[in-house]
Amino acid sequence: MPAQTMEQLVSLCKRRGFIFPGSFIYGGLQGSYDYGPLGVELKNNLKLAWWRANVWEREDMEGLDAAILMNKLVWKYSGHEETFVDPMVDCKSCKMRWRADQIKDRCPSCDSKDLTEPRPFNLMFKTQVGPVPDPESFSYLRPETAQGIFANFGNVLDSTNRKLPFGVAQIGKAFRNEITPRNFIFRVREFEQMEIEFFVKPGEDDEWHKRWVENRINWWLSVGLSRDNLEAYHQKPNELAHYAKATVDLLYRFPHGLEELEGIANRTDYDLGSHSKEQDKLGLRARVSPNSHSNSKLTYFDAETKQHIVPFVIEPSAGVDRGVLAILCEAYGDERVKEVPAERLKPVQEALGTFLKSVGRNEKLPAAQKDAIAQEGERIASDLSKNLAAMEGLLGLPGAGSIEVAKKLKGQTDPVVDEFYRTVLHFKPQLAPIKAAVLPLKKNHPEIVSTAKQIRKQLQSTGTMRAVYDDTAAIGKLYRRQDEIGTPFCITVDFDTLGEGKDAALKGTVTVRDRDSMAQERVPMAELESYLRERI
RNA sequence: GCGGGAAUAGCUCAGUUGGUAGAGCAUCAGCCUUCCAAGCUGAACGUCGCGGGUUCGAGUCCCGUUUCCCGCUCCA
Repeated sequence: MPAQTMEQLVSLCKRRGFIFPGSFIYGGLQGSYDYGPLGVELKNNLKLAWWRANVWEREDMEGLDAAILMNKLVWKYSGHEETFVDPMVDCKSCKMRWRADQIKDRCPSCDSKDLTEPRPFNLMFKTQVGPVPDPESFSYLRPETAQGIFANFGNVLDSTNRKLPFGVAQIGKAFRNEITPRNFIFRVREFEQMEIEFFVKPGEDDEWHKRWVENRINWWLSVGLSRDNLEAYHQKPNELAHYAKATVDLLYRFPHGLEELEGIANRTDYDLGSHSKEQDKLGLRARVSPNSHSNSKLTYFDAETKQHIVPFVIEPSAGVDRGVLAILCEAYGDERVKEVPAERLKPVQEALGTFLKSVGRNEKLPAAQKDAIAQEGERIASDLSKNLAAMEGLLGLPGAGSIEVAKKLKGQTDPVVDEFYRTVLHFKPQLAPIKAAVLPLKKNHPEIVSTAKQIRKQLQSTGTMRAVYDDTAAIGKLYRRQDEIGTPFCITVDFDTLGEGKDAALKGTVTVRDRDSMAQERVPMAELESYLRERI
């Protein structure tokens, strides 16, 4: 069962050191978050998985890490300065875009009144470049990483002798002055992108676009998202960005709704064309603004036809932070570990009954909300012992919080869930921040302790996995702690390991406990490293 | 940016008509403990989001502000 509310995740992330609110000690800063000790591991693992799949394991890809600060002319010719700076309205019928303050309520082009609401587009962070505050010495923090790739198209081509089709991949920070950062790390002002610009011959773009959509869905599945929570949305013509011929959004079912995780756009020859000089000789398909500053033609010489062409671009562009959030949501689970005795269940059952009655009688709630709450409430009641953890989601439904007895229900439920459920993050082992925890069965037995510490040291010294040692609680609690941060394997050193147990044959073996099944297996210490390596 | 709600210990929260700030869990130290959140003893932890006002006195009342949550809006 994935996370039901964002609060659950926010709380876990803060408590265990995945993600903290930014500038916390000064009251925070809207739309900024810091990744903690576990968060940075998780994020790095996700980025590494992406880099591995798209750069190392392909034959048609190069990597790049371009600067965040670029010449401001980049943003002039990319179209960002124009479209990102003023309140704009779009005409829904002829798709022209106008500055809101320059038109009345009619489209000057087609006279239609079917306009969108004015949307502020001053989304770029302006910053001074150089020590002198000259009005001209400014630039922007990049609002997307893509332009760094386009600007380097010629450099990459010249230095690698690539033939079409090929791509350039980049991971990096981007900045947008969002009007309303919201939903934890979903929409923030400083974020990280994993982007590919894949260059193809014109005419082959539709096929490659389709192929990339499939490829990217499969990649998200490979890092643990479930197909049920992932949807591909084909943008309607009137929704397309100014540079795009077609765009498919990959949407994930977050607790706050079905929202974009990645966009895969066919940007045609718009970008390379926009940044080229002598555009009229290039035979561009896209409409671009005249460029009087570029010193380059971003073209490709096609040996077969002996012609210079401007490649089309397929852009799979994913949000790293959104990816981390989706992985966390998907991995989250509250699972029952023991049957709940009837006498512990009864007060909860009664509180739930009272709550549902109170919802039914409530006259302020819209009928749709009442129905949703009643339906989920009955589902939970149908097998209360098993569904206790779903109460959190029930109480998180719109309108549920306004019911007075909701607090009482929560108060009755929480202690029971605490006792009979465990919180687990079912990360793919590849993504887990910590791969193995080495635990002593008894912390006041010097030999068990020293053996455990040694195992940890040895595992970590392989450089292939992050391993930790913990002895600050009893074994059951140590397991729960590791479950909560998604550690796939716990290794326990006990009396048998030392040959002091009942079964002398177990000397030199340790218990390996699996996070998901909670099953235990005896593994000889000598084989431990390879055992783990096969599974992470 | 507009409307609604919230902010007290690391977390979840309690705090009486305004009178010296609390609990459970977590943390740390010690004892105990032979595999799934045991127990005992002790310690640490707060300018009650921030700023102003009313008052002899404000966690509590008033104003402002910031941050978060829920709706509109977003498109990595």
